[in-house]
Amino acid sequence: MSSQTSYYVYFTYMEPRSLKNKNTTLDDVARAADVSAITVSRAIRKPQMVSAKVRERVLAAIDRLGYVPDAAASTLASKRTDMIGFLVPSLTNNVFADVLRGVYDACDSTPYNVQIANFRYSPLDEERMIRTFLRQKPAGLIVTGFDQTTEAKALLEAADCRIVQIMDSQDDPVDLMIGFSHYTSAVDAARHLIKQEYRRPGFIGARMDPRAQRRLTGFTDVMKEAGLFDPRRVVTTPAASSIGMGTQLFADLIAKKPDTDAIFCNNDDLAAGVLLEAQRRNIDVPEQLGICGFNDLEFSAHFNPGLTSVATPRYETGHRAFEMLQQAIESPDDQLDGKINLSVRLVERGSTQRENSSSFDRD
Amino acid sequence: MSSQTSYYVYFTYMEPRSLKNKNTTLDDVARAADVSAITVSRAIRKPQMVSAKVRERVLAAIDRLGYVPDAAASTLASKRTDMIGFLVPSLTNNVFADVLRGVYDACDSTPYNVQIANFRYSPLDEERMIRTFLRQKPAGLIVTGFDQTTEAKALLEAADCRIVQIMDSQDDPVDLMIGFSHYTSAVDAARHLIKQEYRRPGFIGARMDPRAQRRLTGFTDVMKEAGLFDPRRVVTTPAASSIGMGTQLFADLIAKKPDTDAIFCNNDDLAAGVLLEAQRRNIDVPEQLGICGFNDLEFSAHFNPGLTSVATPRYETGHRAFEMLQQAIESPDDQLDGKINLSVRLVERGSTQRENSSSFDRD
DNA sequence: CTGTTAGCGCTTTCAT
DNA sequence: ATGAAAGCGCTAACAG
Repeated sequence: MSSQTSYYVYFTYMEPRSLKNKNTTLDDVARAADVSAITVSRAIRKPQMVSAKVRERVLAAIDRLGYVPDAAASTLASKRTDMIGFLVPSLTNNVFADVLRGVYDACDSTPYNVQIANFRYSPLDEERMIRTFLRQKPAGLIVTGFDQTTEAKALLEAADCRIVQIMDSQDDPVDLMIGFSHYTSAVDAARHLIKQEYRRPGFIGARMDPRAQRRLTGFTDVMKEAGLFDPRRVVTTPAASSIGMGTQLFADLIAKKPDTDAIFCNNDDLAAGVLLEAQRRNIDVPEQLGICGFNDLEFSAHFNPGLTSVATPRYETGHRAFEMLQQAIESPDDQLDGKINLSVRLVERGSTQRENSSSFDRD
Repeated sequence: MSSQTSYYVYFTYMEPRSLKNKNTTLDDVARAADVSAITVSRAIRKPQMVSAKVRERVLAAIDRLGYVPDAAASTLASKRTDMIGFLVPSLTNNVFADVLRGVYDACDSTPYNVQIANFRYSPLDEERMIRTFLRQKPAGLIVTGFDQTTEAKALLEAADCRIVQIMDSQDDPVDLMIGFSHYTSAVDAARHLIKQEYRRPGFIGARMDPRAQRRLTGFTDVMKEAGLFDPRRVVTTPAASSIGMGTQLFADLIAKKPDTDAIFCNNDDLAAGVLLEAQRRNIDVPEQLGICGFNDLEFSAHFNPGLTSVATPRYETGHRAFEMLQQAIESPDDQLDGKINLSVRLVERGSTQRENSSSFDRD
């Protein structure tokens, strides 16, 4: 016996998954449900236009065949998508995570779909990603700030969709805008330090993007006006912000100017780093050293002492940005306040709350 | 002249932008450059296939007309995109931000394009977003974990693209996998606490997603085995993790079981909250209370004392996930280790480093 | 190196 | 309420 032949040998050859599923199309479903393609299309997109009976049959067929509509074909035919593109410079800090929460919350219960692209503070990547989004014919775009490349700006200007610029403030947005002034924010913080009788204030900043730069300018202007500006008390780095970077920049600053008595930190991560390092060095905060951060992240309230910071309306920005966009898309003829300036709020906490501020003389 | 800063509210009526730009097509460019459409297409996608002279003419025309290729038409015609979809449950904590950095870094210098979708720990949203991605014919998908809805799993199984599941470990991934065991991680942490002679350890956790749940199981199993398990020392909440939530859960735990002498925190945010609250209450860490976190985020090393934590390979996971995906897409026939188990590392710091651990008796 | 032809899978428009 | 026809703008395949 045993003229055994190969047909008992099973090779469990796993075919590449990319060959699976020879694309079920609308036509396949139509045939299976014994209707025309357009009816299937309607059953999906406009159920009320189709009789209950047919709809049911179609839906069953869709299920049975595992049909997944082809977005490209749909977009090509209809010239529209439900996609909102959101360009962020970073996802590593919680700043944009909060904005994003606002966007998502507003997007819930709408037919839109948010897609995020992270350009990591690289204007060139940003430009590329704007291109990528635009090629997809988004319903709208949310972009961060006003500091795109010339090319990118031209793309946005020419774009065939509504655009909202967020997280900064300027006179002539491409289209819509919601944000706040970084300059003014820093002015508030700087004045607060002066009011607390700090007389040798410094500034530390990492990842000095254009908005951070404007904050530095705000700080500098106030200090100059008060005759308290010393450029050697300004320490920045192009590297990314982090708590560790805060301790480092603080060490640098103190090494150069040991008598520095207050620091405006470009963000709360740095401020936290300064606080922790100050504690390690037994420097009394706020008596010997005042610390002010920026953004008022969740953790800032929980340190001992709490970190004074400038609270930025991140969630609100995201939420309202989406709402503006939606309104602009759906009712382009309605009057719409397309330029919104939110206000920031200085949150004073222990890190700048001197017991007896007048006991410290200037120089 | 010198009016102080005051906020103007600008009501500026803007004409709808959606009517701009009556779509320049490949044909328009072709006509302008006096070549055929396919030549324009090639000049863009495969420049070396076109003579320098023609290429130049075409590129000039593209520039002049402000032509933007239509992704939908391209996708429909070629049946492919360069898009990698990445589904994350959250962007609020730095965990996925780190993974994302890895993905982006690996994606640089490839022709691919990463798109993120945040399903905010909602399996239903996740399912919807998987659908959205799939409709776009992505080149590949990166999904978080194994705990999708049945429907979503079926979609992934049937998907016509390569898929890599990350951040967890299991025997039968849909396709590719790279992650680590949450159970084992927690076992390591729990054993460490016992080794440090903590005898009344508790657990706090927020947002108990399936992976967090597995960590709790790991902790529980070890403690039971050591005869140290007390369910009343386990406090969890479905709410989101944060430092503030850490202080709160700690307060709850201590209220119920004041003699708790160590806490395994479900993540570093909670651990930081516990530490700060302990300091506020003048509880000595690590002598009276040991604290162990999870993830080893950047800030954990910088506290005083530093936070003991379980370092998870987030960046590496993202980086290698992308690489696996790319290899699987581009060389589906090559042998490829499609199931990678990364190891975690317990980082012992001051928060569990007792001076003299044996001086503390059990009960 | 460049062009011609024929769709990709869907939706729009116009009938019925 | 359902269907037929005609593309949307691009690229693959095959010439030349």
